[in-house]
Amino acid sequence: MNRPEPAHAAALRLPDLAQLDPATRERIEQAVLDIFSQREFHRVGLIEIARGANVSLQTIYKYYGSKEALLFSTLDAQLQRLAARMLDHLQGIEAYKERLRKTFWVALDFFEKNPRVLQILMSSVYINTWRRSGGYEHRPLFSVFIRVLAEGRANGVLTAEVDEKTLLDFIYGVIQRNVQAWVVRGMKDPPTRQANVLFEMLWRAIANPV
Amino acid sequence: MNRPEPAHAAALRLPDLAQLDPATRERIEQAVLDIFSQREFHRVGLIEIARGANVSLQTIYKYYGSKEALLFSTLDAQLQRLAARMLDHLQGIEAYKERLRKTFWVALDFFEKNPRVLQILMSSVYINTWRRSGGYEHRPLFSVFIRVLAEGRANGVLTAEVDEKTLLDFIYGVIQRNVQAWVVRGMKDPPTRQANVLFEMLWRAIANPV
Amino acid sequence: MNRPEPAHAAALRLPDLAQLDPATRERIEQAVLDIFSQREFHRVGLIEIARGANVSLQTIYKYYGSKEALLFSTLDAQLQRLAARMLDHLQGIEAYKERLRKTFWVALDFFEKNPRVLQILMSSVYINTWRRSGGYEHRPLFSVFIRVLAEGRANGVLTAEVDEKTLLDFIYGVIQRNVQAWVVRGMKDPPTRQANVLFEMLWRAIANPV
Amino acid sequence: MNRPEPAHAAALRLPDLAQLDPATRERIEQAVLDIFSQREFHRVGLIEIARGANVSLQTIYKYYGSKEALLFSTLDAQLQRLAARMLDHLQGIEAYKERLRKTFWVALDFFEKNPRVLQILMSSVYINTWRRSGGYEHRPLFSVFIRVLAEGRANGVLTAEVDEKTLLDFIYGVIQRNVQAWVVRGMKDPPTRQANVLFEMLWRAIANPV
DNA sequence: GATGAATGAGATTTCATTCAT
DNA sequence: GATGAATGAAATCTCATTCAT
Repeated sequence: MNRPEPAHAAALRLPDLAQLDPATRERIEQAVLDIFSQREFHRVGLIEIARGANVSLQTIYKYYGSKEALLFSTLDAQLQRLAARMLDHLQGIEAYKERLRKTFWVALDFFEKNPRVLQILMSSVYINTWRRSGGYEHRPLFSVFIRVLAEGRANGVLTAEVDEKTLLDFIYGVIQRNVQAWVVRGMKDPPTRQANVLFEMLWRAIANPV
Repeated sequence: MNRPEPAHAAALRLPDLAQLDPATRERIEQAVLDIFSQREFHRVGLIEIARGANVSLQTIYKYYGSKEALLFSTLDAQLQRLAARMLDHLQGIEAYKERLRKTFWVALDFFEKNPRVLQILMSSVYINTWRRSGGYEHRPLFSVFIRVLAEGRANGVLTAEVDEKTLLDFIYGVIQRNVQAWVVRGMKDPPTRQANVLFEMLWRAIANPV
Repeated sequence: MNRPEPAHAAALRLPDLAQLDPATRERIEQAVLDIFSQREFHRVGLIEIARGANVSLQTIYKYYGSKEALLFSTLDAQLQRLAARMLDHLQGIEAYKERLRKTFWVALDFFEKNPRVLQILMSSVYINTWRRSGGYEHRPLFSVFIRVLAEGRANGVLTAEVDEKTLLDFIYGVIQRNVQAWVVRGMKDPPTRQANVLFEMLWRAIANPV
Repeated sequence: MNRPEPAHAAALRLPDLAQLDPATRERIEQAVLDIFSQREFHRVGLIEIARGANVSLQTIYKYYGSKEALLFSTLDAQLQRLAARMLDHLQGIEAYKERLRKTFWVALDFFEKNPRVLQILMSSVYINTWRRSGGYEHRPLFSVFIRVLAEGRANGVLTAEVDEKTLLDFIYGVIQRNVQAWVVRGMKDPPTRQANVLFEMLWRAIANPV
C-alpha cells in the first residue's frame, strides 16, 4: 500500500534540473505556482501543469521525477530567492536590532509579495513530508537566520535562556502564523503593516532582559 | 479535473454522528489516529481504516461522508478534549499570568501526550483545507484562549498594541512551531521541559510593557 | 526492459472470470472480437474495448488482468465453442473416414463462420506467446482431435509411420494455411468449398497405405 | 487512437537500404535476429537494437523507417537467402519427386539452421501484417516453389484436383506447422529427421493418384 | 552519421466514491 | 449495518517517432 519513497530512489537517475532549458523550467514552475496555489495537492493533475507550461508530461517526469518532487523543487527555488533577498537586504545595516528587524520584515514581505508560495505552503504541503524533503529547514534560508541569531547571542544582545534553534523556532512560528492569518482573513491588512509592532513584541521576547 | 468538494455537499445528508454506536466510533477514530499519523493523507486508503476499525467502508461513508471529513471529524474530537482539559485546568488559578502560563502548558502537554494528533497535523493536514472545515480556528479551543486573552487586555495586563486575534496568533505560532520542532528533532526533549522559559519569553512579548 | 510474465503472476489474484456477469462478459468479448480483428494488438487501446463494451477499464483489468490475457481468454472461449461443436457433430457418424472428414470440415466451417477469430489469430496473436498461454494446443480442441486420431491408429486405418502428434500437426497445418489463404485472397471462395478435395488429399497422406 | 501505418508512409522517402554500409547493415540485422527472436515485438525497444548494433537510433530510422519495417526487412533478407539456397540445391536433380523432396528438405533445414528466423516468425510477426508487407508470400521464395509445382502439374505428376496455389498452401502448411512443433517441443528431434516420412505423406497427398 | 531531448499514446495500478444487495 | 462490484481519475512508466544540433 505504502510505496517506498520514490523521490529519493528516482533522484539518482534524474537528469540534472540544470540541464532543463531555463525558459521551459520557468514556464513549468510558474504553472506549478499557479495551479498548486489554487487547489490541493491531490486535486492537481500533472497534465494540467504540463498543459499550463506547454510541455509534455514526460518532460516533467524526466526532470522532476514525481509530482511531489516537482512541487518541492519549485518551492525550493522560491525559498532560495527569499534567502538571497534576505542576504541582500542585510547589507549595510549595522545596528543589530535593525538587522534582525530587517530579517523579519523581509520574510513577511516575501510572503506578501508571493502569496502563491504561501498558499501552496498552506494548501498543498504536509509539513512532515516537506521536512523530509529538506524543505522545512531550508538550508540557505536557515543559515541566514541562524547566522544572524548567533551573532546576537555572541554579542550578548539576545537571551541565552534558550538555544539558537529554539529562538529560530520562536521567530519562525510568529512569522508563519502571521502570514497564515493574513490569508485566512482574506488578505486584507498586509502582514508588513504590523511588522513593527510584532517585531517589537518579538524583540522583547528574545532580547537579553539584562 | 477538479472534483467538487464532496465533504460539503455530503455533509448535508449525513446521519448524525451521534447516532453511531460510541464503541464503533471509538474504534474508527482510533484507527484514524493510528493510520493517518503514520502515513500521509493520500497514502492512506480508507479500506485500511475500515479494516483497522472492523467496520465496513459503508459505515464510514454513512457517518462521515468522505475521507477528508473523517479525518477532520476525528481531529475535531481530539481538539474538543484539549479545550475541555484547558477549561478544567484553569479552574482555581487566580493570578492572571499563571492562568495564561497554564493555558500555554496545557497545550504543549496535550501534544506531548497525544503525539498522533500532532503527527496527523503535520503529515496529513493542509492548513487551508482544515481551516475551511473549521478546524484551524477550532471554536471551543479558540474561545477558551480568546476569553483568557480578553481578560488580560481588560485588566491592562496584556499589551494593547495589537488586537486579541494577533495575540492569539502570536501564541499559537510559538506553540505550533515548538511542538513541531519536537517531532522534527526526533521527539527527544519534550516540549513541556522548555515550557517555562518559552512562556517567560512569550510573556515579555505580550505583557503590557508599561 | 523485459518484464516477467505478468499474466501468470496476476492470474493468481484474479477473481474468477465466472464471477463476471455473463452479459457483461459477452459484451466485453464481442468488443474484443470486433476490435482486435480489425487492428493489430499493439494498435488496440483497452479504452476502446472498454467503451465498446460499456464497462470501465477497471472491470477489464479486474477480471482479465492484462491486455494479453483479455485477448487470449476471449480466443479461448471461442475455441471452446469449436471443440464443443466438433464433439457435437461427431455424434452418430460411424465410418472412420467420415468422422475424420467431419472433423476437418467443422474446423474449416468454424473459421469460415467466425472470421473475426481467424483475423485475430492472424493479426494479433504471436504463435509463441499464445502457445505459452496454453492456447495454441488448446486442450479441449486438442483432445477431440487426438482422440479421433488415436482411434484411427488403433484401427490400423491411419499410418503408423509417424506419431499422433505429428499427424495432428500435419492436419492442423493444412487447416491453418488454408483458412489463412482464404483471408489473404480476400475471403472469396470459402474454405469449405474445397473441403472435400483437400480432405481427400489429406486422407491419402495419413491413411495407412497398406 | 489508431496511428497511420507509418511503414508505408515512410517507405516513400527512405534512402535506399543499399546505401547503408554493408557491415553496419549486417550488425543491425544480426541485432534484430538476436533480439526479436528472444522477445516479442512490443517488448523489444529500438534502443536495444541500436545499442546491440552499435549504431544510432537515427540510422535505423533513416534506412528502415520504422520498427516494423526494420523487422520485415531483416526477415526478407533471410528469406532471400532461403530462396537462393533452394535454387542452388535444385541444380542437377532430375527426377521430379526428388526435386520436390529437396525443396521440402531445404525449407526444413533452413529453419533448423536458422532458428532465430523461426522464432521471430513465431514470436514477433503477425501473419497479416507481414503479409501486407509482402513477406508472407515472399516473392523469390514463392516463385521457386510455384515453378517447381507448375512443372509437376505440367508433367501430370501432381494432382490436378486443386490449383497450384492450393498445393503450395498445403505444403507450406505442413512445413510451417512442423517447424513450429519442433520449437514448441523444445527443439529436440530436428525437423529434418522426419523429413522423409513427412515428404512421403505429402507426396501421397499431392501426387496424381492416377 | 551521431547525439540529446521532447512528444503523444497507451498500459497498468491504486483509490475514493457510489450502487445494489 | 455489511458485502461486493463498478466507476472515473490520475500517477507513473515505457516507447516509437520526430526534431534540432
